[in-house]
Amino acid sequence: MSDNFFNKVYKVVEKIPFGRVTTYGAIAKYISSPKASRMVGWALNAYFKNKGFSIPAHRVVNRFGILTGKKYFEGKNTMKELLESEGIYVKKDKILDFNKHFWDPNI
DNA sequence: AATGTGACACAAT
DNA sequence: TATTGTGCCACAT
Repeated sequence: MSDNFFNKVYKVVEKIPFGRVTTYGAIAKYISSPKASRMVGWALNAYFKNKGFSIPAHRVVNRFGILTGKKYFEGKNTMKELLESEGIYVKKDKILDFNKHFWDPNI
């Protein structure tokens, strides 16, 4: 299978444990392209179109714990609701105790 | 091949 | 962590 950038992103996101979150930057770094954080978001968007909610993209936020991608989650459940259902509380599009929920792909 | 683009990150302010 | 500006990379067209 491919070593595509997108594919790597896909695989990492898939591994994010329940109730945990990570950042675009962390993922980018993990796949050896620390500066390609923007692409991570784009990759998710691309897969999103093809596979819908098949990956927990709601567990990926920017490095401040802000739900920058919530606009792409418009549906029955907002990104916020999905996260709160996992015990991650969100206030004004920002994750509370973000570093407590942060998950590093290297682990 | 060149240009546009984006769910970011970082430094400076 | 607000805002603004710049850098950055890989994909789509």
